[in-house]
Amino acid sequence: METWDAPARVRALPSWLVSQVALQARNVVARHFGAVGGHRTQFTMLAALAEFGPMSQADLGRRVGLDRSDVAAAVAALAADGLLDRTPDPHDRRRNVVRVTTEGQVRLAALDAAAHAAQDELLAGLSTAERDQLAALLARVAGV
Amino acid sequence: METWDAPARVRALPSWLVSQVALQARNVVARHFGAVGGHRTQFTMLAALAEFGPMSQADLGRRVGLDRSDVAAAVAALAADGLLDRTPDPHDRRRNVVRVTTEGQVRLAALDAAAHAAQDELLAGLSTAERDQLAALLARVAGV
DNA sequence: TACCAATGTTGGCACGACCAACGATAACAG
DNA sequence: CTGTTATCGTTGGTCGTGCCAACATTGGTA
Repeated sequence: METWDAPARVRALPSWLVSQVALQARNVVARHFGAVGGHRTQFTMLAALAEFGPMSQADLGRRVGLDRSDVAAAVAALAADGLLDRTPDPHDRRRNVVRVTTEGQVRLAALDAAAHAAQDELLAGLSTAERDQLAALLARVAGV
Repeated sequence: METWDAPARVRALPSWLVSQVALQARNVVARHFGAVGGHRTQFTMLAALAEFGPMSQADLGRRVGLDRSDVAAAVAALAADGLLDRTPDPHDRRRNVVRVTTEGQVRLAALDAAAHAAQDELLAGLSTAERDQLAALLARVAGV
């Protein structure tokens, strides 16, 4: 599976480079998460709930940058696995209040470890200082 | 459309940051390319053919990192628009030799300009030195 | 009250990456 | 030369992800 050199005009584009790296990241992260039986969205959602406490699905979506519809599906799957708890909000009956269960916290810890392992594999060619540089630059471009 | 802070555990992951930036890049580039009537794959393929000369579809796919099937579809579309020329290889009748037409070169120039404009918009918050740093780091991670 | 906004949910669309299979052709081993 | 393997272009499909539309329900507000 020998890969050749891309054209110089393409190789020089940050947008192309970042897409290539994102693709690699997608695969590496998916592999590490799959090893512990999970997905990217699961991790981000569980992390948000663990850090900010219970919230509605809409708020959860805004936190992690997911559409309401995708949140609904993911929450349903996670609730079916007992990783989080979804109950109607008594103060606002439009909303569901979502909270992490104990099992969910266990899964989150596993996903967190997998995520860090994935970063190590993805950034294997970079020193610690360079990884920090890259993360800082990306964060600025991302507006985070 | 107020966006909130993502969880710290997620925000600290380079894989997440790079995906966010890649998403932004996708949208910005698509908008700029759409303004001149083109797509990302068109640009990469035309650039490869312009830089390395005529080649088979399979070679083209290896150059730009596209599957043979996707190359076939993209080449058909570009040939229909007269941007490239696809003829059977007399030396190897399995292959199609693909070459850029004059119209294709014009389109490539327009796409090139659009691509650079997109980079400027995407990396507006970074200095020239920082853009070079980012590109260099991404290139090392991408293995290019 | 009447109107507008937000929520959860279902269903769908678009795009990109990827894979499987096929017929045709080439390259190679015996 | 013959049989096997490999490559090519092509069609068709799968999967993940981001996004939008619509709907009924509920809350907030003029």
